[in-house]
Amino acid sequence: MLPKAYNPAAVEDAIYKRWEDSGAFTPESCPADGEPFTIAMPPPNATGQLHLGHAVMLALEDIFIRFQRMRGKKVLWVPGTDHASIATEAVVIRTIQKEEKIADPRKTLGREKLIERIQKFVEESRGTIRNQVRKMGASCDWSRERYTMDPALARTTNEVFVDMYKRGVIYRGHRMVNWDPKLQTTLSDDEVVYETRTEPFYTFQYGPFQISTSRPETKFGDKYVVAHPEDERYFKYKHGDTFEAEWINGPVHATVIKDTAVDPAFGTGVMTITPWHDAVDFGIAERHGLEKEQIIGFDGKLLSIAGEFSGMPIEKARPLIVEKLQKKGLLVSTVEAHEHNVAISSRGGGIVEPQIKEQWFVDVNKRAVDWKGKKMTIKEVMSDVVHSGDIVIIPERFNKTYFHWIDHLRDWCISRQIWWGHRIPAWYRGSEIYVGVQPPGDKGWEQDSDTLDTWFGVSQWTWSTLVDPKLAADPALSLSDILEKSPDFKAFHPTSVMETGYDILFFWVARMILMTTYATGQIPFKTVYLHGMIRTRDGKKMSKSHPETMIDPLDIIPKYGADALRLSMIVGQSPGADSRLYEEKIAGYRNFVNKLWNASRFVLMQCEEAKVDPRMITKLPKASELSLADRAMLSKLQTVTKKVTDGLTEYRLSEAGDTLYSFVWDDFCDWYLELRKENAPPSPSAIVADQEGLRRAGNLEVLTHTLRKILQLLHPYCPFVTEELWSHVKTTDSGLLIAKSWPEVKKELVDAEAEEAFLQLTSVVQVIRKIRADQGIPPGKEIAAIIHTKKWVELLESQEAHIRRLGKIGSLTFDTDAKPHKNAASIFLPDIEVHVPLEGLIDTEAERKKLQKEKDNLERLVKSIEVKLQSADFTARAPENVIAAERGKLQIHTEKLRKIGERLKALGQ
RNA sequence: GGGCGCCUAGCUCAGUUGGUUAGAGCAUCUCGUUUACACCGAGAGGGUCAGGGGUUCGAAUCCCUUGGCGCCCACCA
Repeated sequence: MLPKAYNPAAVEDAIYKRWEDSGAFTPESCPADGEPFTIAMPPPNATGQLHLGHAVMLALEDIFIRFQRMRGKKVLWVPGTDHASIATEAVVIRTIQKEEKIADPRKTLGREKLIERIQKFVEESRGTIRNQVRKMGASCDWSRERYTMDPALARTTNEVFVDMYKRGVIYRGHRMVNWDPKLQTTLSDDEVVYETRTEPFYTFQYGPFQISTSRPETKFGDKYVVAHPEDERYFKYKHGDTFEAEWINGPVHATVIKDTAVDPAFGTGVMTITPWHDAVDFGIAERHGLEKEQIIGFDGKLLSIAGEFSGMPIEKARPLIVEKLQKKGLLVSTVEAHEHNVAISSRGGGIVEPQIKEQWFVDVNKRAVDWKGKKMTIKEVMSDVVHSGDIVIIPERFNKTYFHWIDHLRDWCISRQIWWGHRIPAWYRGSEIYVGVQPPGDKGWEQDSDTLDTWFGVSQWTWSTLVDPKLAADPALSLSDILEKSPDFKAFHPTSVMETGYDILFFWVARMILMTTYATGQIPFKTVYLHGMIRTRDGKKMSKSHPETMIDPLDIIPKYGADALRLSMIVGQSPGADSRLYEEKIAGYRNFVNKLWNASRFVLMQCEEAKVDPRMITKLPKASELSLADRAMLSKLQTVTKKVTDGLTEYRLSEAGDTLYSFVWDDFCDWYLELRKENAPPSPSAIVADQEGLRRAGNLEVLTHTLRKILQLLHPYCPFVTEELWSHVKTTDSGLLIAKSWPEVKKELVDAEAEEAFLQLTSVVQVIRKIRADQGIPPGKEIAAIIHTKKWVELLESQEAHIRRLGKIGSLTFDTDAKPHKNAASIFLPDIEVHVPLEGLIDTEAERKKLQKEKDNLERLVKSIEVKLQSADFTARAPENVIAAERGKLQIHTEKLRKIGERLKALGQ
């Protein structure tokens, strides 16, 4: 017999092993002719621990995967890890600094040694991550696990780089980049975040002009003053006029420039420019062919142009420069509390300094992609695949965000001054450049010391993981040959759904679309499902600096089970919306899992009591042998199956999960199982069974059948507990639940009358309770009741004990011919009348008013539809289906009207 | 500055083309230990669906508007 409570910690690991050993995770175990269903698992960074972000991703994807697997699709879920260049290198460097007191590990260890150290670290964390993914129950195909630094993936990364270079999509040039002086590398635009800071805002006299700045330290080289060409205040100065101005380190020869980039309403309407350290200024300088000069070094310190300030870090120099200008009488005014945004590196937290640097870029406006028979730019393709509906984003509102991002997309800087990653396949010899997958054969070449942005390589993830590693190892094959010959790529690409957090829509999702359409001519995925961020109970971001707010899945799983964690992150959540998670919520779903456990236990006990082996139950009794309650249960099961199937198919996971939750708890446990407990008159099949000495065996078949279906339907959500219970209730010839097929909706079991009867039974009890409450009858005191009905007699009579128990009724009479009693409280249901012979009547005035209002409404509706149908206007603009729909409505509401009319009549209207 | 989202019971949230009396979980209160489960059962209280206006026979749902909160993007020299 099962223990009284489910103990997930005791069984989960063993169940996972059983799944894995069974081969169920591989597509080879699926029907060979099944339609493919593929997910490329977003690779967790190879830097550490599984967190809630991973947990929610794994839970969602595992639900998609298990559902489709049970539906008979040929399912592939590819797991893997990402080398995460900047993040990983930073972590290892920090560790070495801390533990070995080496101030600059890059300098001390050198490239080779440091990479070795990083590799070792990554190997260890990848092992950790693998185990943690298993803890969540993720049914991914470990035999196909990939890593962004695998030789095959390195090969595709390089191939695409080289191809893009040859077609002019990748170029090398001096451009404005985001320079992180702390990490000593460039960053992409998306890796820069802005923080609002309050800093002083100075206005200085610059020749005849007054200019304002919050960054005086960039002003050393300023020799251009810019005004808007239509600003009347500065009409007397012409474009190209020059003048002498006393400035920080002596006089400068300055030139007036007119450009529309200046906002006349801001400050004094004129500004000096620093083209080397500001993107807007850079643009102005480019337009007018102005000189650009570097002021701040890549180490964040001022260069020799700063004169006496050279070598100083900017924070130190700034007040000194202001002081000097003030002494010279050039400081006009200071606004102390000026709010402005400061660019911060999301990687290292340091202040980002715009710099001009020679880097590698992806040209997003180059007309170089073959797409749908046309030559399109990268931007156009990215836009087209979503506009055309080839890729569907859930929730839809992110379409707009995506398009907006594309509109503002600038060339993507892909080179990083980091050692950990895919080294750029470019070699230099003097002024020569060689770009190729293989190093140049002759001597004297030196490879570019930079590596590629992690996102460049990992944006090929949906297909680089499907490339056959053996083929990729053959240098004689081209990339298109490799793709053409790789069986997995041919069978499983494009993938079906990409599930990830909305926070990496730009970083990754958009770039996968970019890279994959370019390199393979296919979309990477058909559906994008974006989940929201998980927050603390106060709605704050979970952060390591507040450990008390953190929920660690690795603490939760042993305590509450992976199933409870999965449910708590998915049921009641909408895609793309942030959600809050806290222990009570998880405990609630743990209770649900336990409820399911005990319901199963009850079914097993019933079987044992009846000396029936549940595993031998293979089919339902004949329809004629089913009680009304059985029929209602089976019918409801069909409705639920349909709803859950539709919900999962359309990625409405919360709704489907919620449906199952209330079906299991409210209908199956609190109603059907409770009925089972009463001394209900035996159903016809039970009578038969009685003769064979098997009491109440009839219901057992429905009980077992329903439980099995529940386990199947719930399996994607809570795989562990359902698998465990399945082993007790399955038929002897079926295997693991993970490989079981999905329940079909059996139309012959749909029985509206039985379901209606079930509702009536519930209503009868409620009516009796209402009467008790209205009459102020003490809860303990029993009453007498008469039920008057011609319908549902079988059900009500069979459930007499149930009704009596729940309604605290001492004597209950069924009377198909009863007239309303004089001294009785009575309430009418559409087909049942309940009398409780007592003093006085309950007040039905409020209910009567409600019904009257509704009736009026509906009468008006009917009138308005009639008018509409007759009006030429309506028919002229209404296609036939609209009329049909209106007529459909009319019918529905006519039916509704009839019911309301009956109730009104019953109430004495 | 541009865009997006949210405001529903004390708390956390569902609510799919507008349609019976707006739902759930937790919390609170009452009753109940009858042999699946106290990680339980049966109930109760608690909502002008942020405010205002409009469309409609009918609005939490659609439109406009005001307010509050949050996020994203751009960026201020």
